[in-house]
Amino acid sequence: MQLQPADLRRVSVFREAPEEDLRLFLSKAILRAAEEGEYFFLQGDPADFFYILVSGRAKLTQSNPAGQQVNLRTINEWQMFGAIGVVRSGAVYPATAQALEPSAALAIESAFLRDALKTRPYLNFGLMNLMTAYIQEMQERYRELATERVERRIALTILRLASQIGVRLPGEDALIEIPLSRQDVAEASGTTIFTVSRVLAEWERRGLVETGRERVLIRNPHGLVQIAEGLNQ
Amino acid sequence: MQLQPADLRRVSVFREAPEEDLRLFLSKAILRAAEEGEYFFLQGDPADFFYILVSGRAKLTQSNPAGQQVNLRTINEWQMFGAIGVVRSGAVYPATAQALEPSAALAIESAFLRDALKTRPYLNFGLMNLMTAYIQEMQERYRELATERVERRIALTILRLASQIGVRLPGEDALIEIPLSRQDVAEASGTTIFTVSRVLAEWERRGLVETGRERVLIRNPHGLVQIAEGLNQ
DNA sequence: CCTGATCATTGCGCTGGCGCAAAGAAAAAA
DNA sequence: TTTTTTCTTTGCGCCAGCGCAATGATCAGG
Repeated sequence: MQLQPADLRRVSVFREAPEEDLRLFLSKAILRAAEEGEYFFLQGDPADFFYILVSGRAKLTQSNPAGQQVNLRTINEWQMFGAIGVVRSGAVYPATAQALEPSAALAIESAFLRDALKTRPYLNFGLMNLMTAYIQEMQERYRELATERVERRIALTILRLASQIGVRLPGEDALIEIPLSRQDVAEASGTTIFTVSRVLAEWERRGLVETGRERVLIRNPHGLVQIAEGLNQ
Repeated sequence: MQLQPADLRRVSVFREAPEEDLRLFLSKAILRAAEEGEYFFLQGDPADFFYILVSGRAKLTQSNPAGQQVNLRTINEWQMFGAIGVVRSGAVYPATAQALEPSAALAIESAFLRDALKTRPYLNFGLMNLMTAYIQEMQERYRELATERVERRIALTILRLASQIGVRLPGEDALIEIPLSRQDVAEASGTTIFTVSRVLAEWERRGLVETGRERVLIRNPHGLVQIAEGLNQ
């Protein structure tokens, strides 16, 4: 893959960057590949680099001392991740980034972006926008986890994942495919693979989704939205 | 209360601000008082102002369509809150801010800080630091809610609240008082007042805390930490 | 001091959803 | 192809914690 500076414009933070800045960043970037299951970084590592996913998909997870995981977010192409070290020098990653499929990411030293921020206001704004959006998503998910029942949480999770990493299949209907295992969905909705499996089976019986190994296909998004909003009972 | 510009230095974002900036911000600020239970703003209101709590305590809550609440954070003196509109013009507050006791806050137009950011790099850094810290806290709490049992979650919540809004009592031991109702603790730890009540009663039997109406007193912080870390069994 | 309001406690029953275990299905490796 | 590995499903039992309801404690106001 040969990256052009203008490709970086697909990263929200760099959308309005002048060409020369893009060149500069690209010149400082190292391309790192990761096979499925490999890690870009681990929770607790020094956060000396931030990353931009250029191909594939990844997930950000956090573990408790006992090793149980939760899925904080899924990362799609041209999304930035691991940027904690940009703001706080000497920080460690609070989460682990793992490739969901063969992926590649640009790694740039956090300190470099930190310095660049001082002279480039547009970067500040872009970064804050990212953070703000993420804060809002986390607040919502926190509320959902605290107040909603599993079925609804799974519906909300599936819909969120569909919008973030879903692939719209070519064809008549609004079919959205999500390439995630039951385990991934469970970690993203705060439940167990057993419960996810049971709920998906029930939805399949009702014609809302089609399921397969490491795959969920949404046949009836509207029906899922109804469950997510609790309009079904 | 007569506020001096230098008082604003107690706000983390303004710590390194020059005196003239502080004067400017103070001149743009409106002091708003709120009795216990009153609101500074409601979830869904246009986020045209951001706030700085100058006295009292407040909480940020989010409700789902059914009206169930979760406590996102508690706000102490000299903390900034409701700053979402600074980054995104036209945004609405994603949460409700309610006074826990008679309180007062400075309200400043979001657009004013947004403009100030363009020419004052130190503000950008301060704001991003705040956001980063908050993101990390939310991620942790999300994981806790997803993976930990109630008793542990309540212990983690109590300890967190103690550090955020606890008052260290003058006296021999490490007594920390937290002026919160069972309802508040329940909303902050994602459970019900019944469960909080039962758990606190059990801790009181074990001599870890003393409880009263709208009050929790930590007698043995170390014991609570043990529960929070799961070292007790 | 009384009254009403608010907040907290506790007994009790119940169930959502967890988690084991075993079997099945699909993919990957040999 | 067969074998191995990985992922998924499903039956079953169980219990943590929810939520009602009734009672008790504490506070504010007159």
